[in-house]
Amino acid sequence: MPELPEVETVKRGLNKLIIGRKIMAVNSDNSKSFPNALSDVKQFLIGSKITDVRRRAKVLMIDLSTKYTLVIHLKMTGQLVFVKLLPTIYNLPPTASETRYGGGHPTDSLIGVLPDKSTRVMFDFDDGSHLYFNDQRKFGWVRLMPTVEVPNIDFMKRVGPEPLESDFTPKQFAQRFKRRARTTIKAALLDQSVIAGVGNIYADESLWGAKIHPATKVADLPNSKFHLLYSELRSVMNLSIEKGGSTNRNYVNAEGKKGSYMEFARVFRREGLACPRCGTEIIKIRVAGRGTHICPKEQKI
DNA sequence: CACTTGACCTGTCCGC
DNA sequence: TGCGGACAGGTCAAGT
Repeated sequence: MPELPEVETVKRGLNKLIIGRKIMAVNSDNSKSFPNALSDVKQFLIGSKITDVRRRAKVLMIDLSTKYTLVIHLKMTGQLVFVKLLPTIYNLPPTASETRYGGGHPTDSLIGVLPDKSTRVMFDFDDGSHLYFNDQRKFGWVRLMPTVEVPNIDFMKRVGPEPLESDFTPKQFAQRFKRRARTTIKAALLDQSVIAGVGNIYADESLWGAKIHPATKVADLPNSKFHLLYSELRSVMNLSIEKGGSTNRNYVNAEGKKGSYMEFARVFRREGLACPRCGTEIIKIRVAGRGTHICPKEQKI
């Protein structure tokens, strides 16, 4: 999925596009993508206005004037796309980066005409514009609940601190890992209760930046490495937000456009290519059950 | 409790 | 060209 930088990009886009719009209709494909019974929740949706769009970890929250909130997790393949006018269908050849990363949509930036077969939930606004929740793999979800109850959902109670907050210190960062001393640093980074928002891309990128082997046990890392990892993680995530996130496969922002961080990635999905620091061939291994990319010369246990 | 593994889905890619 | 298996950016429930 979309990790922290991608969800943050969607949040910023939606804040520009949907604040103040009034919801006139909601439809879903009756999959578990929207588990609320529509008949039960329509009264809190229809006629309400969007008042805010927020993010916590990889979760998006769309606040409504009825004091209800749409809580959304994009998981692996979810998209939230705002469509004002039906897009023109172009037939451009794939760009070089699309070819390199295994293709993508036939158009360079705009996704195809929506709704499509991956569309799970549709919101229609009063001016004829729409918000589509698309999710090929159906892992993601949208649910409606009173705004005051959002902090009480299990995930929100468990999730760790936001790594990009200005008052989040390297010392706090190192402290958070104590509870996962016996596991690998990669598994701990992916654990949302340790630090919020890190996924496979930024775990690999930041571990390369700090020259840490992903299978290193947390207890074996000196404090200096935690400090380095802290600054590398913040730096790759900030860069990615600046580039509009990573489009590896499905991710697009609220306007249906791709992010360009993959052009700046140093190890992620670059197996067989040269390490940007030392030229050694990057390899792909398995750590914490996930595909993991490292420079075998600089990242040793 | 800490930790690991499999399940949830659909689509794509790779090797035979 | 077809087919089976592995794999894909996340999280949770169940197992040890």
